[in-house]
Amino acid sequence: MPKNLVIVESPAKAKTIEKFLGKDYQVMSSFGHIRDLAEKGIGIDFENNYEPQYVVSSDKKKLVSELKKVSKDAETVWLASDEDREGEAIAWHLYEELKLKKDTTRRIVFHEITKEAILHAIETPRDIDINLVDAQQARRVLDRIVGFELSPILWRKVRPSLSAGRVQSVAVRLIVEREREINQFVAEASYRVSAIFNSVDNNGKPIELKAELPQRFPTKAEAMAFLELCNGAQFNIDSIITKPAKKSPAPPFTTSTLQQEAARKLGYSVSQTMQIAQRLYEAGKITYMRTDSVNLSDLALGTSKAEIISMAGQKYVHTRKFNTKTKGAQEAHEAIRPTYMNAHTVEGTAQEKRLYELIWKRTIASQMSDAELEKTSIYITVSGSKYQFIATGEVIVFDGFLKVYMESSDDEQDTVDESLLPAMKNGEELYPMEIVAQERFSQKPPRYTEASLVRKLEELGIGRPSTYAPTISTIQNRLYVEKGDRQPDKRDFNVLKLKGGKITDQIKAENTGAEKSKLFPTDIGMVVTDFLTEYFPEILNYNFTADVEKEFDSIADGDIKWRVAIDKFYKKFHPIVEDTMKNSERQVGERILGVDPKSGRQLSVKIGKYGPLAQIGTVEEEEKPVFASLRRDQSIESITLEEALELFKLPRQVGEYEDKVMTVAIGRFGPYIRHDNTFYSLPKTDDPMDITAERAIEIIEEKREVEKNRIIQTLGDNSEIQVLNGRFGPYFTCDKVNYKIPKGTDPTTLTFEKCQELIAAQPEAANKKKSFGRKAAAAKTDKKTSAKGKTSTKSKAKK
DNA sequence: CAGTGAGCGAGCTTCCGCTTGACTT
Repeated sequence: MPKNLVIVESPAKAKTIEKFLGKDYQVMSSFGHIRDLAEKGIGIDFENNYEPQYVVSSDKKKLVSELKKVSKDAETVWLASDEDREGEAIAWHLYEELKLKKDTTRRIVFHEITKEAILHAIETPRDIDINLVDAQQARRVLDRIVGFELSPILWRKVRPSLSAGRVQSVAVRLIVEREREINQFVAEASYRVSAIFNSVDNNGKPIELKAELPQRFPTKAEAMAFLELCNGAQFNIDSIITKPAKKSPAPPFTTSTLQQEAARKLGYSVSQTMQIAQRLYEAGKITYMRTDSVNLSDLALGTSKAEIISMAGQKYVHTRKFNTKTKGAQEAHEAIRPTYMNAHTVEGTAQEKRLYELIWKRTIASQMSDAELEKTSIYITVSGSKYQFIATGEVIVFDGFLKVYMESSDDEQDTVDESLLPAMKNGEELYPMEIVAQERFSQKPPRYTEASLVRKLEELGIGRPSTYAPTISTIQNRLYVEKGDRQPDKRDFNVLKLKGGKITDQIKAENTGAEKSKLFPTDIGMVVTDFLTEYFPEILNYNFTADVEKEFDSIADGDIKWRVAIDKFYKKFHPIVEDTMKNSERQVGERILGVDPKSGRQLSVKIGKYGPLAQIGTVEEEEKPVFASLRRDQSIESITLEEALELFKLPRQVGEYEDKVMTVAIGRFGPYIRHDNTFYSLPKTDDPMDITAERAIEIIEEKREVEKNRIIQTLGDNSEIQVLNGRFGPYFTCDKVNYKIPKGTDPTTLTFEKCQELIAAQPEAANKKKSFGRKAAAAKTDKKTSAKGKTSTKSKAKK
């Protein structure tokens, strides 16, 4: 029996540390927090000075009893959870729950997993910092109060099962406000002038020089006047200015910057990045992936340096220590980096390889020299005016850290512009080949991506590395926010061109505003945000977290007691909760758009039981209102009267077929034709508004044809098995379960016996049982996080 | 799987932050 028990948070860490310590040490993991506020109810005793009601989490019961057993037999228990607020609390919860004794318990911390660091930690133990623990308790209790008092208001006033919280509600607000900025944005046009000049170089070779006018013209008339001035003007080089410039590498990855880079360069979603990183971490390839620190251990600095020297030489080395600037960073870990800097790549899936290489390059580059550049600007005068064209070029004199990026990545064009300017001299005359004044528009603010939202949250100090990905999932699961694309709009722009002494005036078209995989607020998201912002402006304020963090710091410093801080907050907050519950209206986000010209009745939009709807008339009137659902791409916020009126043109009768009426409408699953009580989905290419009877018949016949060919054969005495043609090719079905047919098998030759074999070979039935069991277990413990909820729906979809 | 837009109102939902698993034959 080992004399010492060391408890860390992560099992991967436990495994590594065990190797460093001798036989006298057993290292176990707590798997994060071991207990939390009671699940049922609010879990705080308000009558008893906010006493938290802690309960061992159901999935930790076994682990805790095991830890208890081992700790009893150990001479010394070393609590080695992370050195941050949560880590300190984990140590304290372990101390309390395992009923440890003060004189046989030590609290130790280390920031890097090396033998030296751990031995040093063992030599310098300390006590549990109860003030830091109290700061965590305050954080925990505040979040519970906010979440569990706000959410029920939403259930009553907006819709059941909704949620609100210190982090998620602000995340949604960011997206809602950005959307409104975009809706209110008015593009401003101006004219940008560029020119292509001809000249000859020293060897008499013709060359081209592109230059731009630094100022823009606000109107067409001014742009035109300038081109007229250029027509017949003389162009001379006034001066050539060459300036050295430097580019420095970015710091190594934190959770947030890794998520951003992986999204930009590899196209991974935030949760995908974390899953891949988790696997790399468990395999021992990278350091811990949930961190807010840009710090590298001395070991990493040393091995990076050695690696750079052997790869590129001494002059590429520039050892740097980066400082974390992020608000509220707690720096319990290192930056995310390869465990072994000499491993340029790893074994694993393609995704793991790509993410690893990204981490490797970023880490190595952060320890390399600045790139040295030379920026050249050539100023060109226009005779008879004060205007000057400027041609710019950039040459890399020394590539430095860019070497790492340039060697193996080709998706980095935006960072390096190698355009070389021709050799020229002052006073030289240039001849314009063409001068173009092009109308340009100011850009709408971009919608957030998952990763850019994480960056914004981090900037505001809201959320932690371990919660960025779950938060992004939560706001999507609650349907406050949707990831989606926006089709581009066509826009005309004006081009004035001076060429060969003539000015032409053209209109050209461009696509603008296309967006992919961006976050859009839903109507519910907007209604909830407006409601919360009106009644709880303090909580929804972007600085709320930063303000309470200051409170928590005071608690950690021992300046105030956590219960006093919470009491101050609760006394202010709770009355507003009561008042809002009692006095606020039900929120349906109603907007009155105007009057239906046909009936003269009011036309409005609001959130109905099944989603957003448009309504002609009101319930007060004698005649019942007429309803129509909004389309998926429309929102209550931005729909116009005209667009809403369009909705009432459906359902529409398009004609008759086989003496039965054909009706076109839009249903839950998109546009459809209804004929003889059968539904026929419309292909995306057909517009339900202008579909003809002929086309409708065509669609009906097509589907009938498919149906006719659906059944390939029926097997078994009671036709238990049907071989069918499906969307993805032939398959067969038995007892409502679908089975694949192996590649290369002709479905017409299948026999009953062969199918039975295939059923036995595909453990579909076993899987089914398993997932049912899992679901039942999930229902019993009834406290699944959003991430788990997602996996259970996934497994359901798989069957 | 396909068109709804109401209330005799059961009993349920929910937060943020740590960390990974997933019963038996």
